[in-house]
Amino acid sequence: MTQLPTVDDVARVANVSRQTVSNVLNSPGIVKPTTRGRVEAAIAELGYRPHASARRLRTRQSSTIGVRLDPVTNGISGSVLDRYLHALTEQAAERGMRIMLFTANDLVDEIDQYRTLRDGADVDAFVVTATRHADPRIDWLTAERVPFVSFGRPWGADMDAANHLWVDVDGFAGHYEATRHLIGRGHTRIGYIGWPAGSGTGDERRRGWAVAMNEAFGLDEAELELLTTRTEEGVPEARRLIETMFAAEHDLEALVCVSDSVALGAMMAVNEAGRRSFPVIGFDNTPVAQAVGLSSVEQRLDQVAAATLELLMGATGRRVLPPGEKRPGDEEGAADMRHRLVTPKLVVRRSSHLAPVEETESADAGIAPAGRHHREEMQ
Amino acid sequence: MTQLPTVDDVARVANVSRQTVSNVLNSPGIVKPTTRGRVEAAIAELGYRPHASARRLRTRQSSTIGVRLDPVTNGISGSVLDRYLHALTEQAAERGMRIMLFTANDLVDEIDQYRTLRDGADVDAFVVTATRHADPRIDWLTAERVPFVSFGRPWGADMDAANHLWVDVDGFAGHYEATRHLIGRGHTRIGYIGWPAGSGTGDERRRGWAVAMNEAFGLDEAELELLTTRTEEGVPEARRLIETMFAAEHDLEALVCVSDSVALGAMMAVNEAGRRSFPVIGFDNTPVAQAVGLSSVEQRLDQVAAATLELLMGATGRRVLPPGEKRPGDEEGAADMRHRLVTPKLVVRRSSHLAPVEETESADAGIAPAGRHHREEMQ
DNA sequence: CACGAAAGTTTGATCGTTCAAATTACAAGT
DNA sequence: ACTTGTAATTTGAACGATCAAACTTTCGTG
Repeated sequence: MTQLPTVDDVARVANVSRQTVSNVLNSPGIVKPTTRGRVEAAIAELGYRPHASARRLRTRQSSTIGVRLDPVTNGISGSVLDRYLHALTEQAAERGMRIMLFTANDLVDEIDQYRTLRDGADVDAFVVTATRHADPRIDWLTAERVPFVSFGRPWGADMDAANHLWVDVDGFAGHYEATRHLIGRGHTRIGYIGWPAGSGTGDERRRGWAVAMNEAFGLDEAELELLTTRTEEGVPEARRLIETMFAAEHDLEALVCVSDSVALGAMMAVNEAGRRSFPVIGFDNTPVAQAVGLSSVEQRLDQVAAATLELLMGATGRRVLPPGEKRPGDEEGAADMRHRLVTPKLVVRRSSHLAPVEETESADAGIAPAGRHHREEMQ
Repeated sequence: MTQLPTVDDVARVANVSRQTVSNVLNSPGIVKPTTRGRVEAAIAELGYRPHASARRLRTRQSSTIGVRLDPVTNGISGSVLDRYLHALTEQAAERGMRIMLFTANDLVDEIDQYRTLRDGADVDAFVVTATRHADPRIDWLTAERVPFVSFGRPWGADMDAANHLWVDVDGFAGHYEATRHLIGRGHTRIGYIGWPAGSGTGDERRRGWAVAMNEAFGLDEAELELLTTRTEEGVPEARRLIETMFAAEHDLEALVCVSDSVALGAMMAVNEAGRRSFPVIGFDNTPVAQAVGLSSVEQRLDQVAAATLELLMGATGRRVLPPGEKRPGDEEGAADMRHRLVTPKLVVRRSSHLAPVEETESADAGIAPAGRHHREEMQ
């Protein structure tokens, strides 16, 4: 192996100039078909591949998106970021982009990383996850005009800030659908287990349940509050809670839970209490939910990933758009396309009890990851 | 914001030459301390950061490691790769390296990706996961002399191939310890639920159980086989299996399971059968195991990540070593340092039954991810 | 004090690509 | 044939860093 071929080598073989080769690669439209054919043949013959770093140096673009891995593994719902990452990597590749990972210990450190990656021309844009209220990272990125999208709404006044692009899953719609499903099956006393009030995500999910309950049975907020309990995330916590809940509310018929962890705890407690046919619905459709047959609301992370890239690069673009730019692909007056809410989908399983071994879930076959096969395991 | 500062700008301010600035950055040792101080001051003053792509172009190194995300989400054990990725990203950063992700649809496609990434000088090395028997990727990487490490042994004749670096978790040791633990608690009839024979990983784990049982009770392979059942991965599968198993083997006292999925299935079946105090131990220590209080064998993925980087870059190096090179840090005749087996660790929980709400696991506080807090969830 | 070696610093060239401007080829219109 | 305009192609320069070699300073030694 002597040396990797360069544009010059290709040019020599195809009997054209450097730049023409470059054009064939980057704007094939402006090269005469005959010539293009010759160049493409030469490329194939030599097995030429562009040197990514040289291109980046010249164009000042890295074709890379930076994603920070959260510092803590995320319990039972950890696979959410995992699946998002996967979808993002896959779809980014289709647009010629790559995903680069990094970690940070705290928000200050994270901003420092942003700066290094940006200045080093390592990445063109960032995806920010786990956004907080009044997030300093958002402020920095906005002020520096670094392109970014957050997965998660900025819960606060700045929710509609023109230059903050975000994608999120519509938790409201998810639990609205879940609750409608239960109502449709004839249940009326449907409880809710949520996180402590104040978490935007949690509140929004509960609102889905609340609105559905109100529409169906005209319950007011006070009555709804009686059907609600709140707990920190975690299976054992939820379990204890449900036990006390059962003691108090004897006529409960079903539960909608803010997460699969909580739902799993609930399910175990329900089972323990010997109550059969007691539906429990979670959120996230984690592998555990699938494993134990828990109904859950599936975040469609491929759609979230697609939306992320659309916001960053336009509908079909192959490069990151400068922030605050009018985005091509935004047809006419199409509302402001600065954020996307992805509607999740209820996956129904027989989650009423742990007991019966359930039939294989043929109904789920179409749903993205739920229908996929388990693989043996990384080996 | 006019323009990002370059080495030349720093040089001008510090009143030295380009190259001296470069030296301060890359080999501070050869620069006179006085000068170095001046340069560092200038760097700080201007907020200079090296342009990664320019450096890469010149040095032909990317300081980036490519990792392929598996095409299928991995059920309940999906978090294993996730946690490995995290540890790898973190530790790579400490050595000035980055992690880049990519996906591929099949092995051929994956090799094509390798080629593009390598030729484009996008990555210096690869981490290969989910290795198969007689893996074409390994052959290609070896033939092309591309540095790589596989997470997972090459189960086959080439296990000791000199130029194939690999890291793996010692499944044997894991289930040996698990079984010893059960024996120590007085159990004698300990069953094993494994994967179908032939999967290297699965066979190795079972061997840990088998050896422990043989040492303690002198059982021969025929007798061990009677205590073994095999199933495909998956909770419902395992559950059905255990039910039939109970019918046949009435004196079973405990179970060691090849994975957490299988263990969860077993646990549910056990619970269903109304058997209390029936210990079940899994493998992977997934979040689910923690959530439902299942004992499991924890892969120490931070150690796996550390070993990965050591093989790739030497004990403390900051760049990827050419494959087949004698690796600095290999003290004297220290056996061949071309692979590492990381010993996993048993995490004991009250996994005998689903019933009692367990006390918080203070005992686990020291164990890496098991002791960490759940976070609310990505929002 | 002069000499040579080592330490410290600078200079010119280069990595492989794309940009911007210049050049040539080709077609249509008078 | 001759301009004129557009399409197609080529040329020189630049992106920001490091390498290799040349140069200058410092220091130890006979």
